[in-house]
Amino acid sequence: MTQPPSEPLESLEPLGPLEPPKPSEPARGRRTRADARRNRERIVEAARKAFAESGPEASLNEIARRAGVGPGTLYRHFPTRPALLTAVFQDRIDTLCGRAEELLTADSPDEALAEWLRAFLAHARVNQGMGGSLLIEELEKPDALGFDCHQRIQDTAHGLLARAQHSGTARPDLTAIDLVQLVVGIALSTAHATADPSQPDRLLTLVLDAVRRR
Amino acid sequence: MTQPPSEPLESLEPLGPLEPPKPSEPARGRRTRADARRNRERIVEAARKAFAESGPEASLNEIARRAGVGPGTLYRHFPTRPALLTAVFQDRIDTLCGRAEELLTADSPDEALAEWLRAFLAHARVNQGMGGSLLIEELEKPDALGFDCHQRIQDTAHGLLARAQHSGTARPDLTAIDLVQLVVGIALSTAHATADPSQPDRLLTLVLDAVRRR
DNA sequence: AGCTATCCGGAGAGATTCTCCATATCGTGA
DNA sequence: TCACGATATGGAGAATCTCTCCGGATAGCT
Repeated sequence: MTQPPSEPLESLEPLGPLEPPKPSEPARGRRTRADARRNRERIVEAARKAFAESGPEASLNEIARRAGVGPGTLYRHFPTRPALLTAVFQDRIDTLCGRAEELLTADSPDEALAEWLRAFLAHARVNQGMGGSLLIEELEKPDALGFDCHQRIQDTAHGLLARAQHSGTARPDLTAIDLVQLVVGIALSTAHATADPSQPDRLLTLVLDAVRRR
Repeated sequence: MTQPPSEPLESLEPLGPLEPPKPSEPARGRRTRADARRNRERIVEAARKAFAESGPEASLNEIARRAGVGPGTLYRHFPTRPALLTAVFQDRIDTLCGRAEELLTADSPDEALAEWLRAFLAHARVNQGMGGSLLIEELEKPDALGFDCHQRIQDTAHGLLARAQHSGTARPDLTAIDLVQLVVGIALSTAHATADPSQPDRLLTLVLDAVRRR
C-alpha cells in the first residue's frame, strides 16, 4: 500500500495523502537520513502485520525484532503505542476521509451520511477493534500525533452531518461528536462478538433510525 | 443463590448481597478454612480500591500487597483478572438486577426500561468504564465466573424489554443483546471523555429514541 | 492434642515497556 | 573524493508485571 516510493536520490514525490518523512521538523539544516526513513517504514510494516495478528496489544519489542531494528529505534520513531497505531492507520484514515469528500457531493445527504458511517464503523472494527481503541486512547492523551487523526475524523463527520441537517433529514440537535462516539461505541462493544457478524450493522441501523428526525 | 451456611465461628458480618466463599465446591468433607475466607474478603476489598484508583488495569501484584497476602494467594482465589473484577462488581450487579425486579411491576413499561438502562449505563461507566470492559471481556472467554454475571444482565434486560414490547412502546425487532451492546458501547466510548459529563446521558437518550417505535 | 487436608506466601521464571549512551552511519561541504 | 560532525542505531539493563511452584504453616476435625 504505502510503500516503495523507490527514490533514486531524493525524488520525494509530492503525493497527496502520504505522510512526509518528518512533518514536525521543517528540515532546517540537514535532511532526514535515509536509514531513518527506511527503518520507519520497516517498523510500520511490521507493526501492521503484528497488530493484525495479535491485536492492539501486540508486543512492541516483538515488532522491533521483526522489523530488524532495536527497541530503542522503535521508541525513537514512535514514543507511544498510539503513535505507532496512528501511523499504521494513517492511510486507512486517508481513504476514509477521501470517501467523505466524494459523498459530500452525492445526491442524497441522508444516504451519504449513512454510507460514510457504515464505512467508519468498518474502519473502527478492523483488527479486533483497534481502530476504535485508538480513537478512544487519543481522546485521553492529546498527543500531537493522535489528536490530529481524531480531529480529522471529527471534522469529516461534521461536514456530512451538517449537510444532512441542512437538507432536513437529520435531527438538528445532533453533533459530530455524538455520531462518532456512538459508532465507536458499537465498534468497541462488538469488537470480539463472533456470534453474529451482522450485529454491528444491525446496531448502526438502529442508530441511524435515531439520527433521522421524524 | 448457592448458599451462605452462616458460619458461627466467624464474626464476618452476615450482610446481604455478598458473595459466598466458594460456590464451586459443594462442601464435601471439610469446611472452607476461615483464613481463606478472610483473605478472599481482603483481596476483594483491596481490589475495589485499587481498581477505583487505577482503572481495570491495576496491578494484581499491588492488590495482593495491599491486601497483605502473597501473589500466589491472590491467584489461588481469582485465577484471572475478570474473575477478580466480577467479584468486585458482584454486589453492584445484584443491586442493578434487584432494581429491575421492582421496575418490572412499574406502571409504565416504557419508562421502566428507560430508567433501568440509565442505571445500567451508570454501572457500566463507573471506574473508568471497567464495568463495560468487564462485560466485553466476558463475552470472549466464557469462564464460569464471568459468563454468569453477563448472563444475568442479559436476562434482566430481556425481561424489561419484553414487557415494553408487549405494551407496544418498544420496537418488536429489538433484542436484549442489542440494548446491552449499545449501552456498553456508550459506556466504553465515553469512559474517558471528561469534556462533557452529560454526554453519556445524551447518547443514551438518542438510543432510547430509536428504541421507541413510532 | 494430634492428624491431615487445605491454604499461605514469596521466590523466581519469563515477558514487556522504556531509557541511556557508546558506537556506527549518513549527508554535506571542501 | 574524503573527512567531519550531526543523526541515528541497537542492545544492555532497570523496572514492572503476570503467573507458577512448592516447602512450610495452619485450621478444622476427631
